[in-house]
Amino acid sequence: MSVARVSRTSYHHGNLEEALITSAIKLIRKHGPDNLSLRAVASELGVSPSAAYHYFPDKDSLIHGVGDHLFAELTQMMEKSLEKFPGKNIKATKSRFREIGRAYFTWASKEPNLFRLLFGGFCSMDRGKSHKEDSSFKILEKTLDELVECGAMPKKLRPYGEVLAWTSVQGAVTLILEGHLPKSSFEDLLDGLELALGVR
Amino acid sequence: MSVARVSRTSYHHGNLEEALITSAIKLIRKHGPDNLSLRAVASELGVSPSAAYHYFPDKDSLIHGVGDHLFAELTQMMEKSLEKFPGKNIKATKSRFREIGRAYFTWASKEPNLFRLLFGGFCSMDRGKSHKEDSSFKILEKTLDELVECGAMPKKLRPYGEVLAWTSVQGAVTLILEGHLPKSSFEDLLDGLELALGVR
DNA sequence: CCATAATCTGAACATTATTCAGATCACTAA
DNA sequence: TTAGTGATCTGAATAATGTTCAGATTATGG
Repeated sequence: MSVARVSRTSYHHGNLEEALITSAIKLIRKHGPDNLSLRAVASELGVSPSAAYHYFPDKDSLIHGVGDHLFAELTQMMEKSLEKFPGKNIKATKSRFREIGRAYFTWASKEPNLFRLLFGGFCSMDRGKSHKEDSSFKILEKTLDELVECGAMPKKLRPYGEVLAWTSVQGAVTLILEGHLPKSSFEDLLDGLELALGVR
Repeated sequence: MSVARVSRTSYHHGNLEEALITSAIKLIRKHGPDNLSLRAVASELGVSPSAAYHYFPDKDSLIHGVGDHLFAELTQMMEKSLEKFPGKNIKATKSRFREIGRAYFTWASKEPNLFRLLFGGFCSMDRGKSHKEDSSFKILEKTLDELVECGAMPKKLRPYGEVLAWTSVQGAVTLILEGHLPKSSFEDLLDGLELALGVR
């Protein structure tokens, strides 16, 4: 795969570490995580292939860097999506619950290769760090609490809320992306999830 | 990566196509789907690298062959796991429902790299072929029908059963494999799934 | 302004996927 | 049995890749 070399004014790039990640994201988006080439990334930035090794010990490390960047971006995007439905009333709270899943699905649909990078075994999480610390998990927790608070969801079903909602949305996105379920299944899933969790 | 060459008696291998798949599975299991080397596969079989091109037009094609093989194996494994709980009574039927998910999870835990091959974007399904034709989907459908028949699950929740059960198990396995959820979450999920689907 | 450290280059090496001309073998027809 | 034909596999070649390292270039602090 040949990539056009980009010219550069100074010998030093200035912000190569960040540029490498940005460029890698661009190429992974286009060619998939398993087809990322370090040389192509360097070439895009008009930099020699070995320059990258000053910031990342190897290709895997760069990919992990990309993963961290994307996880943060994904969480931020989910937080922002909630702002569309402010308020403590039942309707708004239910909308927020749906919107979390939808935002996740929409992002993954637009960026299937980036989603694959995050969950296809290219960057596994550090063991020992609990998922409770995960910001996106906290968002879901909070929204479920609010559902119970405003009486839109029975307390009895609350304890299983996070895991059931999180896993089913994750699974639906995966299966739809890989062609095992039609896109239309996603709204069906949200319907079923609400019904099963007693959200009404 | 250097692999020991295996000797061969005859010039013709005899069953190279199948052997290539078997050998590829072995290496993917060990080194992950993104680290499969055609040359290593050939070397394992004591065959020249170019021999593979008589059966597969390229590496991707071999990987797809592996995927088909594994999907069939996975379905067969799930079917067999149901035989452990025969009978139409409530207890047996509920056990079968749980066992489908558990068998899936157990397989993925033992073979994380093979699971990643199947759902990490390495072999997407042919569009146009509906998931209804999928054998593993049919197994789940049948088991859910049996749950309703024996009165262990309300009819009202039945329509969402497949998608909810399938996606949540799929998602749980993915998230646990990539370190976003602890292993113990899986049994929690099954509990929650049963509670939410009204299985009792 | 100089010395030192940070940053980047260039050339090298081993490994990879892929191609293709030709060697080897199995099998059929005479 | 034997010649020939097509299937099967080899060997060598090419282009691309990750990675290393000695050295060139530049920024920076005294």
